Amino acid sequence: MLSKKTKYGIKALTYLAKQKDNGPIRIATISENENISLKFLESILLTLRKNGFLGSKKGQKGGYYLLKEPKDIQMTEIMRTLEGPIALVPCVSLNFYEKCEDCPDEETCAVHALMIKIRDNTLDIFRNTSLADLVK
Amino acid sequence: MLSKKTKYGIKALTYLAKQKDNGPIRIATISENENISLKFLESILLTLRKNGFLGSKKGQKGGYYLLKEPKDIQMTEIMRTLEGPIALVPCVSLNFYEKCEDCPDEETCAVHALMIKIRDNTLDIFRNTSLADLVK
DNA sequence: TGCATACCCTACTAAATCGATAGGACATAA
DNA sequence: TTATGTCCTATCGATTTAGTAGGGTATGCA
Repeated sequence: MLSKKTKYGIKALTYLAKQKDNGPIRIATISENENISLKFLESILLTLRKNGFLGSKKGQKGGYYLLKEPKDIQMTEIMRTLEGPIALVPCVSLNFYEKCEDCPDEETCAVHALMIKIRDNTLDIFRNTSLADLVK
Repeated sequence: MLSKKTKYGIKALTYLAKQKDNGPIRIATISENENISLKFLESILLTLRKNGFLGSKKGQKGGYYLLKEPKDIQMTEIMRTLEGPIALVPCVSLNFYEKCEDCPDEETCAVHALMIKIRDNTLDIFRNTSLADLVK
């Protein structure tokens, strides 16, 4: 299950993508339009900024804005930043790999092989979806 | 991310599938062979029995056994029983649907459409994978 | 009959994660 | 200089996770 953090983050990014020619957008504006708790959203936008998705401007007329074109922002990047691993088990994760303690041999693990399939399929979708696709 | 409960449950089921002609298998045997905490495994097998996957026999020579042929047990059933929804958000779940509070209209929600894609792809794999496939 | 074995079942718990909230510091436009 | 934003750390209640404890009950065997 996707965390609210990720869900809200994606919604905020699509909102910013739609408004990308209108200068910085205030957190409060996004919060009101997308029905997201203001302070929670604040922390989400902060991590998106720290990870290179957003720029910000303080003070009056301040707010957040996208640093890249929506079409150049892949869903894989967003997911990994907000949600973490895309894989369902750490032992098949490309970016967050961890060995299973209970598993003596990954090659013969039935779960392992199945989860690689799921991962590759999901990855394929995320790789071929950009923020621009979500706005449509 | 898959819970350990689900992961262990799948491993236990595949173990039982491999041993399906050897009569009831003790929890302890599975626990030792698959490196799963005995008491935790016990509770998992209990829910698998209550949901119609396993039969059991008490006392000496007792243990658990599959009630159906491995080829007739779909991954979708296992996942829904142990993990719950297959979808990443409740608003696209077929069996565990819930409306999003923040979303005025599902049709125009960018996250919604994407998550349906992911769900259908994952579902397709789980539907076309049986316990027998995992044993191979 | 008695006993060891194995599942049955409820309750509890430590730790982690989630979804926020609080509140002050700092920067900027007017 | 002041109102309006973001910045950032700290905290918190609720829920979930991954077990653990411990007694109850049925069964096979000597």
